[in-house]
Amino acid sequence: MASSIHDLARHLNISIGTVSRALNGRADVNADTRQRVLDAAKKLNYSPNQSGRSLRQGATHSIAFMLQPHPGDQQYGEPFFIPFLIGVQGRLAESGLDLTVVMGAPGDYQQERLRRVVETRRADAVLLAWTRRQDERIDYLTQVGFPFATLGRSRSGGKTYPSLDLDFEQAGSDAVDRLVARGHRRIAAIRPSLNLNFSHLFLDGYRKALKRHGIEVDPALIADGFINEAGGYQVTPRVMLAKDRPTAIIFNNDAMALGGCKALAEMGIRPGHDIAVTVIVDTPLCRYFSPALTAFRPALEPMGRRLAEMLLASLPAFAGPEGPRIIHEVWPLELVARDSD
Amino acid sequence: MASSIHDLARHLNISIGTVSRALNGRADVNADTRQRVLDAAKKLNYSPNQSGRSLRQGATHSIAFMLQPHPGDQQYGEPFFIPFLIGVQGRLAESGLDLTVVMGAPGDYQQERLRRVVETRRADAVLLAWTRRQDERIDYLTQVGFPFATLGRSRSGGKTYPSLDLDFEQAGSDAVDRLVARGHRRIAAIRPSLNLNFSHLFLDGYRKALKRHGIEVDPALIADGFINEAGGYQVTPRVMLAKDRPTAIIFNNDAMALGGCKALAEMGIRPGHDIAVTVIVDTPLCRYFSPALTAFRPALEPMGRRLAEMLLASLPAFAGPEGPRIIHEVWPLELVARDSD
DNA sequence: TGTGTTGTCGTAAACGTTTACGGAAAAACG
DNA sequence: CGTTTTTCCGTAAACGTTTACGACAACACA
Repeated sequence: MASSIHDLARHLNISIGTVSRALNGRADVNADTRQRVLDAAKKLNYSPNQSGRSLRQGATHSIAFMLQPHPGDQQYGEPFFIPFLIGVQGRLAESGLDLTVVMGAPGDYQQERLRRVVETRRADAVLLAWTRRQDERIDYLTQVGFPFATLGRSRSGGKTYPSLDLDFEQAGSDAVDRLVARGHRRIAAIRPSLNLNFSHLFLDGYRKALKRHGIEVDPALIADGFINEAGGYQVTPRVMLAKDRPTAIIFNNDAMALGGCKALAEMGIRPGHDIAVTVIVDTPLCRYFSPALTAFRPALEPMGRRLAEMLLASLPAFAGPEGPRIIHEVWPLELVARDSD
Repeated sequence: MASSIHDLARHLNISIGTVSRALNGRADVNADTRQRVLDAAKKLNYSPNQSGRSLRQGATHSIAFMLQPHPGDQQYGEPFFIPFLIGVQGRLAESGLDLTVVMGAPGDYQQERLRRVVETRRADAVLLAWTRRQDERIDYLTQVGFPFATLGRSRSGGKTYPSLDLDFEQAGSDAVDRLVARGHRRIAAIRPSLNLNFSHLFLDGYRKALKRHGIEVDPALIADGFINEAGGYQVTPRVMLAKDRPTAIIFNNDAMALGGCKALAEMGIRPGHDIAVTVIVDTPLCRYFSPALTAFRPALEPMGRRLAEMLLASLPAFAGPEGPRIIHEVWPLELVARDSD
């Protein structure tokens, strides 16, 4: 059915070794025969069998991205990841690598599926997202010595792997600064209840900024919830019922913001009028919500490209002449002022 | 580094053939040695090299899902697909198959990437979504004889592949029925401008229902736009400026509905008060929007399971004793009445 | 005891590549 | 013209599996 390198060789009456060398652009093959091989390959619609290549080379030429569900949640934060993955994919393609995203059912925090990818050697490296403070996936990968890079920082595994993160601390701080400058002093923060690292960073920035402005941090204005619409909906009333009602809310997640605004609407509180609403990671949702939500926007696609780049730079097979490098970067979020604050 | 079947054999002092047979549960191996092999496999943390297996068996044990971007759009309709893919993944795992979703940058309608998956034999079969009326991907796959199944129908390729679709025609019709029953006669329809099959089906249902009620179809009330928030935002004013202003709008997509509601808000028109809004495919967005949007909800995860099931049933290697079967199914959408109409 | 059957296992080929090695011919050099 | 170098190509092994085939022992049966 599909033509193999043997078919090409037979067709051209040369050896398979020569065919392979011609195809792979090696130097020791006559320019003429190389051309004939390439022509024949096109004519016979040849393309190399990945299993064969992988087996021989010990490399699959593909990078796995673990799409990470949260326990009890159907949410994967897709509006966030898709542009990011487009960037990753673009950069990988330039180096002849495929991106395959492996999915799991929610609930197992992916550990099992990660093992499976690693152990059956389905990918040459893996990309992790939504890192936690203590992240067992990172522990596992460093322990078995499997190459990886992360979107987001973690305390696990030391500084032995490339990582790219957004500056959630700065964003949290900037959000507070902006609200304070606009006269707010009662500012609530709503964030995911999971041990996600960015959630901690956000809260750190929030706290520090408040202190800087001489505003005491009121625990009644900080709430955790599921990282989805339901979570925001459920938790927002809690901060609104605080003794001294907040005049502003910062949501650490767009889905939570949507749910939260729903809750506010039911209480007759209008974002942009009766309360200021800021969300930390911008998505199309924020822009088209009414009122449009002021949000902090990441450069997702460039981030994807860059993290892929950084991952490659850490792999001996793809690193430049100076050898593999472990790079860490933290990218800023850009404020997009809209109508909700 | 990673242990191979040879390591196991050496460690147990038996041949690799026996080890392989033991691992694969074949009959002709002593129960005792089988147990020893399994124990050793666990102890040495053995798991088979996929490339080796694939090469020998001519099967990769993985199914590819093409995540299909739209030209000029970063939207993949993810909130829709993720639960669906969870279902697919769950069913495939039961048969020892992996699901890998392959992504492409927007703009090429995936034809190139599809070729790549097929030609390098990275998957045993592929799952297509967002089928078009004439779908070159389907043409290609049928032509080269690569197994696949589709979420959504198409006119391409005949009835030679399994397909599962939602009954968009019925939903379009039901939506109109409901609105007419509530006294509306000027009902607009907003749908994606691409040649997506479900978009045609929806409009068919919409048209037929109107005619059934003796209402003439007004082209000024039908608009196409990009299948994202921007598209809805851009196109909705168009139908609102029709001579005889519509009192209801049916959106064929949740993102378009969001953008459309934004446009309505800017015109001072409130869904649920000044206009009735219905959306055809329900997502969490619809539920948590204010007002909550009346929508038609698909059973995404069961659909995923079922389509995986149907794909497997069509593959000789996985079909039951009666041999491969090509199954077609159309599933209903369930009305979720909320506050927007 | 001879023959057939069954249970268990080893041998070796095969899947489609890549690549180290060596050899023959051509080219370059003295 | 002889020697060395270069250019090009074929040979064969290797990657980790699976599996057809045959071998051998144990056992059953006549």
